[in-house]
Amino acid sequence: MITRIAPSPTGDPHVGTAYMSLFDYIASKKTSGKFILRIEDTDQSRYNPESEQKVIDMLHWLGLIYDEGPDIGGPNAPYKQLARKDIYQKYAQQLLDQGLAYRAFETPKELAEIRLDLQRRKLSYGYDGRASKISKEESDKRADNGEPFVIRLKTPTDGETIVKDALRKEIVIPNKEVTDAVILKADGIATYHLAVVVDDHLMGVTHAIRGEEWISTAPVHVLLYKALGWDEPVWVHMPLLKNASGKKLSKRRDDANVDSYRQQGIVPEALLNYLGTMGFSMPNGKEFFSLDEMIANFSFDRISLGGSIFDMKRLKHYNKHYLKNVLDLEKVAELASPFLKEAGYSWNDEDYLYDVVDVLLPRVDTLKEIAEQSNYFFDDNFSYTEDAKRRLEAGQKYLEGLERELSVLDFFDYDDVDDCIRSYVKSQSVKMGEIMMPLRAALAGTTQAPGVTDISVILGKVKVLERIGRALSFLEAGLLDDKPEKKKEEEKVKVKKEKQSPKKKQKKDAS
RNA sequence: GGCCCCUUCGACUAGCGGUCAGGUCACCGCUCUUUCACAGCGGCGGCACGGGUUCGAGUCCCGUAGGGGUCACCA
Repeated sequence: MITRIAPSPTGDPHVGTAYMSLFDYIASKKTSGKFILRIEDTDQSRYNPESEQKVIDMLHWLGLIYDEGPDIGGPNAPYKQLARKDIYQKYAQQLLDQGLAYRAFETPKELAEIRLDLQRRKLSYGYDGRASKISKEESDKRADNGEPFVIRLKTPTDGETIVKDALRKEIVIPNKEVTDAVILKADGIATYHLAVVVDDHLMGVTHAIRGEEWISTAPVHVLLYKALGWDEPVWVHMPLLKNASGKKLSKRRDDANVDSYRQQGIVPEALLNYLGTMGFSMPNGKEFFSLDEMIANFSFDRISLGGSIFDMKRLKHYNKHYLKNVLDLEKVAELASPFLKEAGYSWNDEDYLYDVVDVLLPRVDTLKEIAEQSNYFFDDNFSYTEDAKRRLEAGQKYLEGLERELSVLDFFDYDDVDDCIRSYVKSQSVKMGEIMMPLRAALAGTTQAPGVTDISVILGKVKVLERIGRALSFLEAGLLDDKPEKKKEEEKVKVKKEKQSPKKKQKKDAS
């Protein structure tokens, strides 16, 4: 099976491209075939050179390695359609010579008028084929005179065209619904329709796997194969990825950018696995599976149509699984490093990083969250949450006691610290939380953090005592003034808000 | 609007004529517990509707409804 992904380089790498690539990849690998990357850059006006590299990077990041492509070449080079311009022209000319295609001389403005008129008459297609009536002589003459023209495929007006789709029953489309599509634009560059057919044929693509949005235009492609006298590939129109409101995932409306998920700390294994559950399922019902398992179990009859909703919560669920259970700690730490560095954190030895990541792992979904939840491991000047302040105030005397007890510890291993804290708790005969929470607040500035003993051991004796000391000095100085600047800011915001909503204020005053 | 595709819990899905319609996410509860998590256990919740075919339909057929896609010298 030879498959291809043929993105148009017009922007950021799309989740839909990743999705299609995944199925192109596994389908080809299942049969030890080939997977080709081809850049569909026939639309010069929308071409974005960076975008091409982004697609390449995305595929490498995902591990969907193609056998042929623009950067690595291959027997069917070139793999960028603009560079194949002449090839398409040759076939367009051939169709013209055979009378299977014709020149059309309408200007864009005229076309718009024609379309409007057809719409008014409630006809569904966008062009009425009027230029096909121009005689060959006249057509040649006008072309020779330098009049701009496009070449359109002559499609039958009666009968029907059948698209044989591997995932559904035969799709029958009445030919009167099929417009005479432009196959060569006035600038001499092929449109997608011609380019995809010619390239797929020349590159030996056996299975045209693409999104369902192509079904409506598939008859044009079928007709083109017929006109050129070539065998069609197997058509495979995959279901579309949808957003929460059930619409096709779009760059404009939705976060469809793979890079954005990467930047949120999603690992490629998780994205791949997640995408693999959309419209596909493993025969054994497994929800977590690798690319190799997917290849081993892939078959078109395991594809379910319908179109699934791309759900960040589910993606995170998969990501969490890969972070916690699949990737080893060193790897996760390595992946998390850039996120931590971006947050401005640094560390002296890797073991420290491993400990931090290890203790944080059960409570994060993404790599970025590791950075977001680890400030107190890297920054001594963290602020206290309101809740933490309350806990500190309530536990001042215990903090003093703890400072005493911990300072005399010779060893600071888990068991030592744990024993120390527990026996102190016992000596005070209060509930554990009464002491643990203030300590947690002192160590982390928040009441929601990993186990106190864990944090203590990771930070080490010196820092633990420093932080208890810091908390105590804040308490002595009066907690509320610990961040005078921040408080001022809050005050400002408050005033601003009140100004913005005089109604609310009035109500308040009235009551 | 025309044409085409699709339709099982809120979401992702299993099911390929006989199932108490199963699993996962989310949500809720319980257990564990120094907080938050993790983990374990439990709960909530579904075959869009109407006709057929059949001894028997989530599964097959037809219709209806709903959703989606597409109607460019974009892909």
